[in-house]
Amino acid sequence: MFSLATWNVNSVRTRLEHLKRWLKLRAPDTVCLQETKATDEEFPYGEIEALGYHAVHAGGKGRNGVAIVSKEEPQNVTIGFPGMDDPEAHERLIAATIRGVRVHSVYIPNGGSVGSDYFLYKLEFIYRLREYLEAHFDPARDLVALCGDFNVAPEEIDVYDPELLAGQLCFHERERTALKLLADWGLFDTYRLKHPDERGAFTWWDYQFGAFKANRGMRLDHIWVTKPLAERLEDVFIDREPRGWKRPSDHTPVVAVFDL
DNA sequence: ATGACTGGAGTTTCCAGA
Repeated sequence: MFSLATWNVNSVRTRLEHLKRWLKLRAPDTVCLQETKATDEEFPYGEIEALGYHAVHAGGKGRNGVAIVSKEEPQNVTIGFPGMDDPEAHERLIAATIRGVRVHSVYIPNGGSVGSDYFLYKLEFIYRLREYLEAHFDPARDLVALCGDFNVAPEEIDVYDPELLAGQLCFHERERTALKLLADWGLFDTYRLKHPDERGAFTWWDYQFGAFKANRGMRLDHIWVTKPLAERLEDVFIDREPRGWKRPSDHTPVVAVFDL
């Protein structure tokens, strides 16, 4: 068995006790982190290694930042889009081979506001992901996992009020269409493979307005995998527990379990 | 009641997040 998780921790230093508690609680084989908001120097390698995990990290000062934390040592680590000149991607994408799976931890840009330059960069980032996947992998053969905060809710059932949120950031038609390019290449949304019609299954809730208590959230965090990996998917669940802890991240972990 | 949250940078207020 191989359990693979993703969690936007919203600052790895502020959330270090939560991360340690959750690693002990669920003992995932591998967890992809986003929004570490730390430089490599600030990243708490020692505390994570003390729990029996390896860690690889790529981040920036006070913003962005991605990591892969794993019981097995990550091999052949790459940061950003290899061969593409995109400095921001160096804080948003890290990949490594673990248990024969090419694991990616990705933090897709938030996009600022719909129609802004930053929104266009968000779309472009997703297009680059597609180009990167095409250039490096065969979706019919390779074990590839794209894990992270996609900052997009793919379908109407992935938001608490699709009419209210239509055209809004993270649920805009252009973002959802861009995500379909990843699915069309050959990635499967593991959560929907196991829970195709479930409503109210969210991974992010606004800190404001009592959103978590009222379950007004969105499913923005995903584990998408190629077919040979999807065929080995045993289970996938959203772990709401850490979102209820004191001073939580606004995101909660997603865990997929594979027969590997 | 017209607000209501959080983290980080770097000053005590701003920006970004989604």
